[in-house]
Amino acid sequence: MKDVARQAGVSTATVSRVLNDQPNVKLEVRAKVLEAIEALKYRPSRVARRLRTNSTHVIGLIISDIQNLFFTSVTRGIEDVASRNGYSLILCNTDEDLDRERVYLEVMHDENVAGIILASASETGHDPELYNSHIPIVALDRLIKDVPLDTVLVDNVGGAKTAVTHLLSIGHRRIGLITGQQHLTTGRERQEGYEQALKEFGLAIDPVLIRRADFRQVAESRQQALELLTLPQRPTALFTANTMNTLGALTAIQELGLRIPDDIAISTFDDIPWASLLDPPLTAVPQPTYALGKTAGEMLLARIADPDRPPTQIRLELQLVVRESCGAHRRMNMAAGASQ
Amino acid sequence: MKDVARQAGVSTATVSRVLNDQPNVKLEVRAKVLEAIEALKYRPSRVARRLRTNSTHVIGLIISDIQNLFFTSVTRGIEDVASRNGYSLILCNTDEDLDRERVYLEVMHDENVAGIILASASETGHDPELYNSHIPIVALDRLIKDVPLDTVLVDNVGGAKTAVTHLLSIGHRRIGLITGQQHLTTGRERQEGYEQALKEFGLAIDPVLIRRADFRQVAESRQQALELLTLPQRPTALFTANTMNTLGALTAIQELGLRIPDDIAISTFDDIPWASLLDPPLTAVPQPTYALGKTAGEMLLARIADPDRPPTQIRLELQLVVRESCGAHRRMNMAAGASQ
DNA sequence: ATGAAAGCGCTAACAC
DNA sequence: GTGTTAGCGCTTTCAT
Repeated sequence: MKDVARQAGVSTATVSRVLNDQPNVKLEVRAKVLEAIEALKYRPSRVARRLRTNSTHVIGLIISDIQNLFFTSVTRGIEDVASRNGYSLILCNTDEDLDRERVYLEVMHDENVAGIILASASETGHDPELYNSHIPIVALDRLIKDVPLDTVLVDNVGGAKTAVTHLLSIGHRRIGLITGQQHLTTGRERQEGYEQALKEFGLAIDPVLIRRADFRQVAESRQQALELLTLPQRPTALFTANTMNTLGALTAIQELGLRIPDDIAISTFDDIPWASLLDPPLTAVPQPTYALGKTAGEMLLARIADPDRPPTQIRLELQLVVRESCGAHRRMNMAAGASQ
Repeated sequence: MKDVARQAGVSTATVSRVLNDQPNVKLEVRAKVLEAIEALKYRPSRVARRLRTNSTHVIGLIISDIQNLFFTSVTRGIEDVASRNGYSLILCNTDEDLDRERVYLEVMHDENVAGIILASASETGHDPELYNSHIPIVALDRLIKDVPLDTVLVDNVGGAKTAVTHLLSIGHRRIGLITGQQHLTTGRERQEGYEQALKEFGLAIDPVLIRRADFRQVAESRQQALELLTLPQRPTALFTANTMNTLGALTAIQELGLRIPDDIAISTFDDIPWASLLDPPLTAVPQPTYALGKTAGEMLLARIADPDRPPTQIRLELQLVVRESCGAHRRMNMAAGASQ
């Protein structure tokens, strides 16, 4: 920067003004500075700038499973908003580990990022002080209790209820559930939706039919599905609460040689990728992942711009997608099918 | 930091020494400083530290498609190496756009990261000077020509050759190819492997059978597959060069009502997720994604530790996985099948 | 409209 | 062993 100033015959202060598009720089001086910058291939240091101004354009993103298409798709949404507004992303993967999450939150703080988007590994969260730094935090996909944060979620209860109601409406009365961790909003609320749907049909909740399998673990989900499907009184339908739960269930169904939908119906939360390749295709409640990310990004930018606005919570609505198999598919041999 | 120094009754220099685990600090002084740090909940600023020391523990990762399971799995490998060594990751997604890539390279430079791992959007790369900064760069999965960088790749030619040879060895003589962008090492080399395999069997290369579809685009791949499969002289087998190419091909096969492997055989580079759910399961040459990431991460750390070591290139070997359908699967209706 | 100078939070010579 | 001090590259008063 000094070099640029010397080359242009001005002070570093003027160079800084040009860099930051401030007024009060004569047009010809500005041109001269620009020229010098060009000639010297000068690039300002973001680090120095960040030190001086307390934070520049970096957003920290803390997610719990980078191999989950749900989160990468969300990330894509955030990234687009970020890069469109001149922000870069620091991505961290906690692997659902609360300790790693805490470390990353501290790192983000030490990096002095402009803001954080956090898909927390637990609703319980950490000491409140960790959230009370001057750095804005948006909670993504999962609530954090007792802390008034901006939050963007999907309507887990409603979505699950819709999917289960669909199974009920086509006649199923004994429906198994495979859902994820109870300390996650997603795992808990999707079970809540399942239960609400059953209650509305006047059915009792049978604890035997309610199974839990880590949202990351296909193998665990498979195991739970195997148990459900070998019950003396086998359920006639399954509702699975995320993609891994679904894949595990499909694997189990396959291993047991059951046919969909004749032997067992299935509907799922959180679409499985390339579901259309299946025949009959899977009935699912897909999540608006990209929109989730976009919303979270925009919320964070809004809060950065105005730290004093009241905390907002947004819940995105979900829709059931009932996929019908069409004639062309009929000759194909497919892996799994819809509930109908 | 000043506060800590005051509280502990020492100078900031001593605090710094304690922070950096330097010798020459009396045990009791160290204890006092640690205590003050604790009491004040002091955390050192990574930004200031980075400014002062020219780079701290941050690695920039620039990938071309964050929604591609290949890259997230690689990322996972890098992340593990990074976090185990106290590094954090800045992740950027170029969407195969060379301009975005350039911007991100500059941002990484401005952020003064310790090193960069780059899956470039083109073999041609940028002006050499962009690579000649003092910041180490490791090229990942894709070569960058005319620049002597550390590079970690897979054996694309060998892998493709193996997959195609498998098709040839079970009798196929008319094999269609769907591969990706020619300016990517991966797209080009996998075609090379296809051609080598044919030549070894004394077969001519038929340009009509060689198709290209962007590695990100299932739709494009489907289109190319449709054209291949409706050729007057239809190929009896397909070799697809990555997951999206494969999914497109499977969609086309499904739409045309063809059966695998009776009507059309298929073998693929780059496994498709949950291939085992398919019956007959897909024969594929999966990539050691996690190992790729781990290797890239380790290479970068090695170079950071010793900037003067000569550039290394590592190519990971690949193996064909021929999946057999087993009895239990037979009753399932499945989406797609193996080549055999 | 521009320059001089202070300082963001830290590290590293150098002095004692 | 520990303190003093200069400065990393930038922004931002405060003069002029």
